[in-house]
Amino acid sequence: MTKEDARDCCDMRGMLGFLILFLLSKKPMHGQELAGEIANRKGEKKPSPGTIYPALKSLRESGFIVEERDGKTIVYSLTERGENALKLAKRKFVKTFFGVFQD
Amino acid sequence: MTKEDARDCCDMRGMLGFLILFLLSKKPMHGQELAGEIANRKGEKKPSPGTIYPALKSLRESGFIVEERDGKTIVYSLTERGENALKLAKRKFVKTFFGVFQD
DNA sequence: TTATATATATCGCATATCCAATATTATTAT
DNA sequence: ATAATAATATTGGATATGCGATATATATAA
Repeated sequence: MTKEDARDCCDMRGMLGFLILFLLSKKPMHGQELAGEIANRKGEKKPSPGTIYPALKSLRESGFIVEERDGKTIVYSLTERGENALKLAKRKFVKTFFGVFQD
Repeated sequence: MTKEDARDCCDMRGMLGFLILFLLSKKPMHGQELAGEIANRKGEKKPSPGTIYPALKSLRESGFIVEERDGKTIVYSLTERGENALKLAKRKFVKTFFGVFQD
C-alpha cells in the first residue's frame, strides 16, 4: 500500500475554496500563512501561488472575503456573506461526510 | 444568501471516489442504491449513470472494490486493498478538515 | 538609492471531474 | 418468446481545478 493509493480516492480536488473559507473563519491570515496551514493539514507541500491567489480572488469576487493590506502582506478575512456561505457549506459537508470522523 | 452560495465554496467536486469508498465500507451496495445514498447525504438529485459507473469502474481498476452480480444488480464491496486505501484517505481527510465538525 | 527578499498576481495549460445522452445487459411479466 | 422495466456501461464534451512559470509590488537592508 503506497501513499499514492490514498490520493487516488481522496485528493480533495475541489475542496480548496471551502478549506480556505473555513481556515480564515478561524483566524484571518495572509496568503502564505494560509498556504502553510493548508500544507500542514494535508501533509503536502504548500499550494503554489498559481493555486492560492486565484482561489482567494475567486472568493473575494464572490464577496466571501475581504483583503486588508498589512505591511508586506495582505490579510484575508471573512465577510458576513462569507460567514453565511460557510455555515451552509459546513452543514452540507457534515451531512455528506457524517460518520467519516468516527472510529 | 442563496443556495448557490454554498455550492460556490463547497461543491465537493473530487470527493466522489472517497465518498463511495466510505459508503461501501459501511455496507456493500449496488450502484443505484449507492447513488441514492449520495443524493440523500448531499441533498441533491442522484448522480447520473455517467457519474457513478465510471467512478465505480475506476475504483475497481485501482483494486479498491470488487463486483458481485446479485440478480438484477451488482453489489460492490471493498477489497482489503480498498480498506487500506480508505484508512489512509480517512486519516488525511480528518487531519485536513479537523475542526469543521465542531460548533 | 539600489539591491534583495518576500508576498502577491496573472497567464496558459494539462488534467480531472461530472453530466447528458445513448447503448447494453439482465430480470420479470405477459 | 416478447415486451417492459430497471440496472449497468460507455462515450463525448463542457467545465473546473490546480500547477508551473513568470511578472509585479512592497518592504527591508545595504
